[in-house]
Amino acid sequence: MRADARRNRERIITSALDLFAKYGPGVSMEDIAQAAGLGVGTLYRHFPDRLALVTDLANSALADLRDHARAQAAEDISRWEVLVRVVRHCAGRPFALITSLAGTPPATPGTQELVREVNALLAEIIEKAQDEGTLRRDITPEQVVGLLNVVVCRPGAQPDDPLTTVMLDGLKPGGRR
Amino acid sequence: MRADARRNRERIITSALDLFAKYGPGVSMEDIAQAAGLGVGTLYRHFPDRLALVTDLANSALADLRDHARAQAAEDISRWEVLVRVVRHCAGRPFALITSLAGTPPATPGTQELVREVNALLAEIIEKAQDEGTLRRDITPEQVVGLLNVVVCRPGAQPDDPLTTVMLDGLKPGGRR
DNA sequence: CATGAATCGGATGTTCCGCTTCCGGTCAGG
DNA sequence: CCTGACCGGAAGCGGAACATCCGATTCATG
Repeated sequence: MRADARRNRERIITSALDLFAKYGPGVSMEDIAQAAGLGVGTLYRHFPDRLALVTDLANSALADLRDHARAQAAEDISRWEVLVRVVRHCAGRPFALITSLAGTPPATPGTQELVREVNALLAEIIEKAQDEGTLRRDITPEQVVGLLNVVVCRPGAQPDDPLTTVMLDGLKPGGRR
Repeated sequence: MRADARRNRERIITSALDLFAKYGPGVSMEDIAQAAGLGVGTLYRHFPDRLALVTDLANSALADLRDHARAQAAEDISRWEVLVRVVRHCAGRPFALITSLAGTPPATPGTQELVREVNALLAEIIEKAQDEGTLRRDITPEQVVGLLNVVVCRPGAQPDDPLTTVMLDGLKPGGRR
């Protein structure tokens, strides 16, 4: 593959990631191409259609999340700390994209499998955190995952924005009614 | 006005409120009409275009919120309790609609004025809650309002869903780092 | 009950927007 | 210098949603 082609492919991925994270799943192909400083034709040379691009991004992001979660889980730290790190790692990445993709039929088997793996990992971390008493017990792991989704997958989410911080604090156990 | 016309107008408003709250601002006129058990023609008889309907709903909801907030603020309870009641009152109403409308130019002056009033009320409640020590001080009132917007305006929000509860708990002051 | 005016219903017309294609021009690499 | 891979963006295409229009229907009144 020619050098400029490879460079342009990277630009497309970077720009697409950025735009999806900022504005959500509705971003158009034209916008992505323009943000990359390229024409739409070039975009379609690298990804045959929108779904191909989205799937590619989603799979990379999910695999990255899975690996990161596994790595943190292997550390000798509290499960709560694991959860915090994973959440902070996610915010600002295009997960809005992923969940919207994961829910709808056209998700590929590969993507679905990744979603299952990630969900399983998260559930395990959350349950253990509840067991060790660092995460409130009055909500189910599924509810916690749902919560995290809303907060982390919102367009424009940042690792250290107020909502993320407040939500994490609210998840701690405590004398709160 | 004929009795059936009045009844149908009510149905339209009810259905539109419901759909906007559930699915967000993207709901189509056809969907609203169908949910009301009516044809689109009837919908357009009562509201000349989409903006008219949306503006009408937004103004009602904002006025309702303002009045409710004022009423709670007049009670002899902590500002924190006021805030909690206002938040719970909002969740499940079509505020996603309102904020998306308030931000864009085509908002009418009346709507803009209502938004200002509501924001002023909220800011005052939040500041006083911080003063009385029932609301954490490490975030600004504007950030708190932003937070509330995300949580309360999300399609499908419920007054007692986990995210609302967790976020309110996270807003309390405490020994958290 | 009869009448006609108000109201309804939904097929139709229109516009807009985003995806995708296509091909002439350009450029990297040998 | 030459060639084939690569790029750019104008144009084609399709779907979706808004808004209109008019025949059918329903309410209210004498």
